[in-house]
Amino acid sequence: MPTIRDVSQLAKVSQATVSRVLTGSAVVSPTKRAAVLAAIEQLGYQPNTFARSLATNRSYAIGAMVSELSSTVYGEIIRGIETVTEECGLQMVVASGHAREDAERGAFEFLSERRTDALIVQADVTPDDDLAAWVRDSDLPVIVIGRHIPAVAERCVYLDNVEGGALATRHLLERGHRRIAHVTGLMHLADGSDRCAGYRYALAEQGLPFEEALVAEGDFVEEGGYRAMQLLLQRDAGFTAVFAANDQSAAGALKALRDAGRRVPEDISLVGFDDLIIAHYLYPALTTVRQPFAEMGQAAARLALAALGVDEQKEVTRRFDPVLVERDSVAAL
Amino acid sequence: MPTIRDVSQLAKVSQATVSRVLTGSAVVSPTKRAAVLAAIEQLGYQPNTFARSLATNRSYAIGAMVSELSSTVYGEIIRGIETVTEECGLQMVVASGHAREDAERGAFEFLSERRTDALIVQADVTPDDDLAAWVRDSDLPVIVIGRHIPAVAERCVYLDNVEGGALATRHLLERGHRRIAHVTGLMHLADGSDRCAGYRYALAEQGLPFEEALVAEGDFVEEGGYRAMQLLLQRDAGFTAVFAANDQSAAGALKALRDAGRRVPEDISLVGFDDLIIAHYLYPALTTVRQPFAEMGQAAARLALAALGVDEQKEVTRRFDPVLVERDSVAAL
DNA sequence: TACAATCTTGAAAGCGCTTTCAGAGAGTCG
DNA sequence: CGACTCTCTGAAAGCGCTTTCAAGATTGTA
Repeated sequence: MPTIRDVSQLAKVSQATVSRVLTGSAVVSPTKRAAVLAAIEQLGYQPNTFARSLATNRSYAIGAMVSELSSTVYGEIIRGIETVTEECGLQMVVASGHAREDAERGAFEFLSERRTDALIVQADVTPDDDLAAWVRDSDLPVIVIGRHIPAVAERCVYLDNVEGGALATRHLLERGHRRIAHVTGLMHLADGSDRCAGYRYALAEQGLPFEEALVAEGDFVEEGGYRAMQLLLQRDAGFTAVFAANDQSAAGALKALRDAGRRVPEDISLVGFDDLIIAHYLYPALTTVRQPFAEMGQAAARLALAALGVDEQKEVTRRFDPVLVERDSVAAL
Repeated sequence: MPTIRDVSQLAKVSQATVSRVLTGSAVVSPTKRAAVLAAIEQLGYQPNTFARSLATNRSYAIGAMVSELSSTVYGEIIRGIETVTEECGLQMVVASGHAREDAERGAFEFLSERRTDALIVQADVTPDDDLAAWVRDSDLPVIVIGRHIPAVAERCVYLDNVEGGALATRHLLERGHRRIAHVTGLMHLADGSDRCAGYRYALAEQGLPFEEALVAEGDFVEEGGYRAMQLLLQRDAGFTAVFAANDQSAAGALKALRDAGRRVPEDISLVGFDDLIIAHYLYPALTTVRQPFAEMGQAAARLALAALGVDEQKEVTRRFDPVLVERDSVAAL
């Protein structure tokens, strides 16, 4: 492996000059510059990242922690991040939180210790306060994705979940549904309570009352959706449509509906949330509210770069708007 | 940030000694060792990775290139890799090939240049020969995942696709089906031709003839599966079951069947391949052949570590066996 | 008791970059 | 034409580790 020293000797200049053309940190006369470039070419020289990092105290890598790696959601986030790191010649190192609080913390610490230049964190179970502390107390820029934490809002990239819940509900309302049930997510998480708030908000817009009997708490996974739907069915509150807090709950609800002999969308309309890959494959294909995960990942990465002073990007979108994706699970009343 | 120097002064020993207790590279007397540990604790010292890397010429990171990041398959592979890198205190840096040959090459080069200690490559479109060249010519260990390339077999982690195809077909055979159609994958890829070979093999085992009319070429994605199924239907060759070369093709085939008014599994049985997350969500839930992606990722990582002399693991499984996952898309004849 | 063999230890030399600092030319102006 | 300012360049000092090498301490052996 040739070093900068070899290049400098071949080009008959000092190492400093080679370094300058490499980093563009200062002007170099055209002749020397050309000589350096030629030498680099000839030797097939590639700068040693370790040495560079040691000298500059930058890793030229950004860390991404996602709660769970093998989920399409996080895959898309990672992809979003990767597109921008790649574009900037930065590495992306990823760690998984394995959907457990201790592991999320562990992954965060691991990434911090190894000195990535910035950290993007998508935590499912770590509480807001802890995340806020991570952002505040870490000596590298930390961007939080998928959470809106007021205390550190400028470091958060998130979806407007209230609007999303309202969007789903309004869609049903527009199709003439008046008695709309809601399978919630975990209500102690912002994602859950915000989407529910959106549901109530949309109902209120139409002057419709909020009925306890029409809502059942789910847990963001299929089983919970199934159980919540059973409960709803059993209450027999006469609804014609259901808004499930995410696609997995919707899948569970769909199964419960099917098991109960109700047809979707002929008897009951159903709307999900997230637009996971499965939404497309369910039968009937699920109408749902899309979260632009990849774009959010990109935004987080840009925010991280901006915090590092690398990216010139003026304003990065931090709050994303959900969009309704119509498929086949909703019928007009 | 305290450095090794600070630690050595506080502990009243040399930097070399501190380094020795840190890396365990040599014995240190219990007293000094304790002093060092105490100093480290007191200062909250963390070794600087950059300096360490520069000195040892190791990055303590392994690179993973996957063809497409936002796919559950690759998510699982990545997760598998991560579990072992985490266990060994190594970072995992990931890059995406964006399912294009030039990008796959680009990602590979990017990772090589940045000197990860080893590289795990899952390429969809790069030809076998190029991959073999990467393995052979790279100066760091390269492990190929999801391909069996005889020339560099000891660096490959792969599924026995022939056996997988046979497994799917036998399952149908055991349920009494005799006329079994096959929606292939891309036949110029080993995954496609091997699974087809398995199909033929299982047929032959039962003394059944291979009929051209019963096979239609798909492309591993939904649209191709849909079209292939339409073609099969239109030929009217009287089959009672279909083996689709992957779950996405199966999803397309399922839709075509449904559109043609055929019920699955009552009229036609269907088996997929991969056991993607969608298999569970299709209706009826898809019986399919599972690839143990996470385990394969782990194996690849262990192989990489073994090549680095880090892991003591004696023998790492390189060829994985597919397993049949029974759900609701197959009925006995 | 003397000497060889073995352990432990510290000094110092890298690893390959970046960056500061000062000097050498070149250009400008009165 | 001399004084002064700019621009470009190179020497050298780190960055914070690991590792070699030789010396000192310790133990064992004759």
